[in-house]
Amino acid sequence: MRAHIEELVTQALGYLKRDGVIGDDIGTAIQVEPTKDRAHGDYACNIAMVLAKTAKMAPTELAKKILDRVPASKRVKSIEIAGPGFLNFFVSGHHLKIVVREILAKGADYGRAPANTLPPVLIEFVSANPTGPLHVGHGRGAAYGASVASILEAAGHPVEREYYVNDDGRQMDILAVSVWLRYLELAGERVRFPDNAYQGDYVYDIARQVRSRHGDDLRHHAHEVTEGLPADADQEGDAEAHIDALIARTRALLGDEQYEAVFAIALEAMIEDIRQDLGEFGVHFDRWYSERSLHTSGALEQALAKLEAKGWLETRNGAVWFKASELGDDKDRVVVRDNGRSTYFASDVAYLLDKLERCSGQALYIFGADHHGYVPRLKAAAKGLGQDPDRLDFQLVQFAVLYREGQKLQMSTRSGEFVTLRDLRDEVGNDAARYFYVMRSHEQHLDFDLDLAKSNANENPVFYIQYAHARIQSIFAKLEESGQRHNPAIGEAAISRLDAEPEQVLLRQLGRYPEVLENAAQRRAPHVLAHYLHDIAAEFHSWYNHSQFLVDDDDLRNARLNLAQATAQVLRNGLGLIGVSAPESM
RNA sequence: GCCUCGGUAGCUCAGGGGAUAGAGCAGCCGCCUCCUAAGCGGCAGGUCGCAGGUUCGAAUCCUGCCCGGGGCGCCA
Repeated sequence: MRAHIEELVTQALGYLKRDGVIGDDIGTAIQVEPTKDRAHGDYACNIAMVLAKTAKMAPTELAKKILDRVPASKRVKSIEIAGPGFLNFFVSGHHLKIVVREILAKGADYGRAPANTLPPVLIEFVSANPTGPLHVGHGRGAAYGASVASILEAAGHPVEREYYVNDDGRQMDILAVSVWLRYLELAGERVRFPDNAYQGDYVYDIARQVRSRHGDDLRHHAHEVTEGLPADADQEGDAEAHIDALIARTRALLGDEQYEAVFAIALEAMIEDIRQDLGEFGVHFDRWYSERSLHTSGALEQALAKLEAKGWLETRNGAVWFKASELGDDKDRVVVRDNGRSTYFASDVAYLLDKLERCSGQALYIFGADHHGYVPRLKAAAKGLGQDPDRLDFQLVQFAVLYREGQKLQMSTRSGEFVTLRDLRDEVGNDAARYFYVMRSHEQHLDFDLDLAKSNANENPVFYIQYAHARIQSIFAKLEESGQRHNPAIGEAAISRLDAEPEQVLLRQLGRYPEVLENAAQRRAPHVLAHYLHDIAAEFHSWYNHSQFLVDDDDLRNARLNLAQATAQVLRNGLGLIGVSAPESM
């Protein structure tokens, strides 16, 4: 509808230009917005005020001239000039009739743009290190990314969802060592567990897997393991040096083959755990992209070669640097350390290149806010690789803090006393978790109120919306009980009977759904959709209290049922995009 | 110090050039002989952090300052 009105205004301006009323050179950046106040119609256009100065005319005078030239449309009832020069458009009953008809006809597809009409998007999200269970911070990235992906798809973009698996590097080595130490413990060795190793109970679970597969084959005496190692932190030493030495010791004692075996079991177990966790949360990926594969496939070498060829690499102090500061970053970045190992950033560059080569549209990164420093360096990398940096889109998700009984939950990864995503899902349920995670702007810190999320009352927005859907279903159940049937054809013919205020409000709101979706997609902002659904639910509840649905009047009853069904459909469609269920009853 | 996100009602947050700044919760007052009261209606509540600037018009854009979260590694 918005686009339709923009088109009408464009035509009117065209006539005025042709007739020389306004200059040919006047730009036509037409803005049409849904109004906040119904007294201002349904859509408002500010074009007269924008053009008034260059047209050398008073805004209201220009508005009048535009109004006179706007072509007639069956979907527009009337246009008014109001305030400082707004053109207020009132949609017609015919338009509202079309809206309900379209919703009922398209069903689950209502609001969806034709598939694949927009450029593809490769979205990468979560990508947490596979060294432990996902925690509540990852949960927000997961809920946000999955919702954005669904919304983009609905808006007409082909979407690929990827999880980048950091299966290479020191953290993974620490996990492997942690597992092996627990394995030794299970085998009866009394061996000290380092401060910096992974403390969680899941490490025992993995150790048990190692034991069931390898028996005592990997066992070594405790003194062999710890003898001559630098002191750990609580022994007045350095925790980092201690764990690094322990990694080297582990490799030496086990040998490459056995070490890799432990490493592989740990990695596989963690990925499987994360995959399952996210799957239960309704978050699915098309590809789990291995960092290691960048090494084995030669992609990393090729990416570096590309930078080298374009003159962006330089050797300094034995390390290879990427001259990022010449491409907009605030400092240069090491890609190969003086010990010959490539950095994490080097992998990022290779992955970036691979993404841009595979996807002709945008590479969308969902980062935690703590990663914002990566933005300029990845853009620099894109430039250095000869790629268009504007094809990269970064969305930073701010932190989530849990509250219980008004108290902030303290979390520390170190001690293992963090709340996992699984804990959260168990406590509040998947629906509440998904909704709460996206109900605030992702750019906003999130205070996650556990008590509110668990509440079965209207104060809980998830229940409030779901209840609206369930209420509608119960009306239809009641209808069936009474032996009556819903006749949508009668309802459509009688749609003009829906003239009560709450009905009019709801009709208009439902018609805005496609625009809301488009807006949410463009802004990568699922909270826009979440708020909209809450509005729909509120308007429905208001209507429900205002009117009786199952009335004797066939026309009126069916018209109302059409609107109720359309409302349920929009709620279902919208909730589906943010991963929340629409229950039949509650 | 630099980068980044934020500061809007008692609380949590929408609105991000337009018309009297909105919602939920909390508070107060009402509404079930009737399809789910897990609901609805109403009242009250605001120097949009501060100061300048741009504009016909600023909560919104620009600059500076104040306050808070986060980040600034040859870590991953």
